[in-house]
Amino acid sequence: MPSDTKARIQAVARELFAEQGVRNTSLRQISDRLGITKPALYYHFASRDDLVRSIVQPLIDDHDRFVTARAPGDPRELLEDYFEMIWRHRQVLVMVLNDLATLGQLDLTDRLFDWRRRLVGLLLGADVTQEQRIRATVALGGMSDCAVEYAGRPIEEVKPTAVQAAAAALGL
Amino acid sequence: MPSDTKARIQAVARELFAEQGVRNTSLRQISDRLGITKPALYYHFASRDDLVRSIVQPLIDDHDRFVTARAPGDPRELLEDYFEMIWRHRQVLVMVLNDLATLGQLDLTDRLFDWRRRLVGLLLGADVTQEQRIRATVALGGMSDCAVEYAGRPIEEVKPTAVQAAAAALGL
DNA sequence: GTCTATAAGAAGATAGAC
DNA sequence: GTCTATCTTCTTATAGAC
Repeated sequence: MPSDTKARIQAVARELFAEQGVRNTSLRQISDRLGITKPALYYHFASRDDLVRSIVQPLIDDHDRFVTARAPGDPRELLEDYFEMIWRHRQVLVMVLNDLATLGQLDLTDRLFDWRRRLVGLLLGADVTQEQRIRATVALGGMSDCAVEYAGRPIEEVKPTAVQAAAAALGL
Repeated sequence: MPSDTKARIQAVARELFAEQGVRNTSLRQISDRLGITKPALYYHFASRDDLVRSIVQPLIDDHDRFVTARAPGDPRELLEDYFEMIWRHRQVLVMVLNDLATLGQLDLTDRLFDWRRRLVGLLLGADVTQEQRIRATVALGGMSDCAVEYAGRPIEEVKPTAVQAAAAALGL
C-alpha cells in the first residue's frame, strides 16, 4: 500500500491556509507541522502553486457542476442544495474568503462572478432586474457567511434557518 | 504647507491592499507606484505594520462607535445606518475580507465577533435564539457582500434594496 | 524628506546522497 | 521517499549622505 503522505500534506495545508491565509503560509510551516522537511513536499507536488491548486480544485469542480448540470426549478430546493454544497466545502471556503488575493492567481474571481450570475438565473430566470440581483447577493452571500461563521456546528442546526432567511431576502 | 506624502502613501497602499491582499503587497510595490523609494516610506511610518494599522484604524473606530454609542431602536433604521457605515469603508472592507490573515495580526477577528454580537443585540434585543443569530448573519453578512460586490456603483442604487432584503432575512 | 547602499533573514526551489 | 546542503530572489528594515 502506497504512502498517504500526499493526502496528509493536503490536510495540513488546508488547515493552515484556513487558519492564516494562503499567502501567509509557508512550505516550511507545512513541513514542520508534518514533521518532515521542505524538500520532501516537492516529491509530491511540483510547486507551491500546484499544492494550492490541488486543494481548491474540488470546490471549483463542484461549483462548475452545480451551475451547469442543473435545470431551473424550485428556488427553495436550489437554495437548500446550494447551501449543502458550500457547507461541504466550508473549510476551503474560509480559506478562499480569507485570501481573495489567491483567487486572482487561480482565475477564481471571474469564476465567482459567473457562478453568481448563473445561480441568479437558476433562481429567478433569465430576465433579472438590478434589484433582484442585489437581493440575490444578500441571500447567497449571507448563506456563505453562515457556512463560514458556523463552520464548527452540525448542519441541521444551521441550514434550515439560513435557507429560510435567504429565501426571505429574495422575497420568496 | 507640509507635504501630503503620508496621505498619498496611505491612498496607494489602500488600493494595492484591496487589489491583491495585504500580505501579498510589498513596500516596494507601494513605493514604486508612488515614484519614491522604499526607505522614504520609513520616514512616514515606523514599520509596515504601522502603515497597515493606520489604514484599518478608521474602520475599527467607526465600528466601535456604532456598536457602543447607540441605543436599541427601530431595526430598519439601524440596518440603514449600518449599511451606510460599511459602505463608507467598503474599500478597506474589501481589503480586510480579502486577507483575514491580517485580522489576526490586528486582533480584528475577536472584534468582528463582538461587533456582530452587539449588532444582533441592538437589532433584536438581549435574548436571541440561535435561529435569530443565523438570520442576522444572513442579513448583516449579505449587506457586507453588497458593499463589496457593488463597490463601484452609487449608493442610492444599492442601499434601499440591500436593506430591504436584509430586513426580510431577519423576518421583519 | 528623500536618496544610495546594505544588512539580515525567509521564501520557493533544486542537486544529489541515502 | 526523505534527507542535507545550497542557490536565488525577495522581503523588512537600517545607516548615513545630501
